[in-house]
Amino acid sequence: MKISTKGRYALRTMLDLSMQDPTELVPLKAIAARQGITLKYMEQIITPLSKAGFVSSVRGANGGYRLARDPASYRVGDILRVMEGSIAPVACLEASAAACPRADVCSTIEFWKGLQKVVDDYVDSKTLADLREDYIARQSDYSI
Amino acid sequence: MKISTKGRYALRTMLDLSMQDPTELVPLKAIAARQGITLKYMEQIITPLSKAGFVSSVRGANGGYRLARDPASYRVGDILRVMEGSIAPVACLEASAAACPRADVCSTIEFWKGLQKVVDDYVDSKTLADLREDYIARQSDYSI
DNA sequence: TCAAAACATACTAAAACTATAGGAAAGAGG
DNA sequence: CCTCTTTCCTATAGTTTTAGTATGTTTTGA
Repeated sequence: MKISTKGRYALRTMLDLSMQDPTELVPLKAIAARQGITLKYMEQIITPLSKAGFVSSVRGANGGYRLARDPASYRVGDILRVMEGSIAPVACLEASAAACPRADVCSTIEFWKGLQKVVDDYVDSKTLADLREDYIARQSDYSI
Repeated sequence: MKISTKGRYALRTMLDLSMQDPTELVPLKAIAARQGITLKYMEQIITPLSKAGFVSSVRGANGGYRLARDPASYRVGDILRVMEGSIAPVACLEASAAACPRADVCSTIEFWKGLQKVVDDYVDSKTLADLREDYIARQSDYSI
C-alpha cells in the first residue's frame, strides 16, 4: 500500500516548479540539486510528466522545464496517476483490468470500491496550488 | 499503491469464517476450497491472523479455526495492518520509521499525512460484521 | 496405529522497484 | 564551426518484494 518513489518525486518536482517564476525555464539540474535527487533519475521522473503535457520543455543550452498551466489546475491525483499508472488499491478495480470471473461472488469488492473512492476523493481534492500554499505557510512558521 | 494478496486473502478468510457457525471449528481445507486458494498458501495467510489472536485454533483431527470474537469487533483496518505490516502510503509515516532528516523542509509530508488519515478512517470504520451484512444483502439480490 | 489437521521452515521464480549508464539530438554563444 | 548545456532516448543491473511451492513435524481424535 505504498506510493513509489516515482510518484513521490514527481509530486516534489511539480511542487518545486510551482515555486519558480512560471515564465522562466528551470533546468532539471537545479531541481535535482534542490531535491537531493540525481539528474539521471530526475530525467526519468520528468519524462512522463512531459509526455502527459504537465510541463513544457525547451531543449538545448538555456533550456529547461516550466509548468504548462496554473498550479491550481493540477489535481495531485492526476500527477500520481501519471506516475503510478493507477492508484486503485486492488488490481481488479483498474480501468484496464479484465472483468473478474469471481465478481458476482466476491465478498470484498464493495469494500475495495469504497476505499478507492475515499483515496480518489482526497487526492483529487488537493491541487498543486493548495500544497504550495500549505508549504509556504509552514515554512514561514519556522522562521518566526 | 496496492494491497497485497496476503491482505486481500486474509480479509476473505476472516469473512469466510464469519459466515460459519462460530461455535464450530472450520478446517483450513474447507476455506481454501471455498475461496479457491491452495491449502499451503492458506496456511501462510492464517498464521499471522492466529498469532495476532484474531482466530483461535485447535490442532489434530477434527481441529480447525474459528473467530476469536464477535465479527462486529474486528475493524477491517486491523486485519489489513496485521498482514501488510503498515498501510501508510509512504514509508516515512510508518511507526517504525526513523525520523526523516528532510521532515522540516519536506513539501509533501502534510499531504501524505492527510492521505493516511482518510485511508485509516475508512478501513477502521468498517467491521467484519459490516462486510458480512453487505455481502449477504448482495447475494440475496442476485437470487431474486 | 492411522489419518487429519495445525504448525514450522525453507526455497524459488517472477515481478517490481530504484536506480545507474551511455550516448544522441537540439540549441545558445563565442 | 565548435563547444557546452540541456533535453531526450534506451538499455542494464542490483535489490527487494511478491506470490507462491515444497517438505516436513507435531498434535489429536477415532
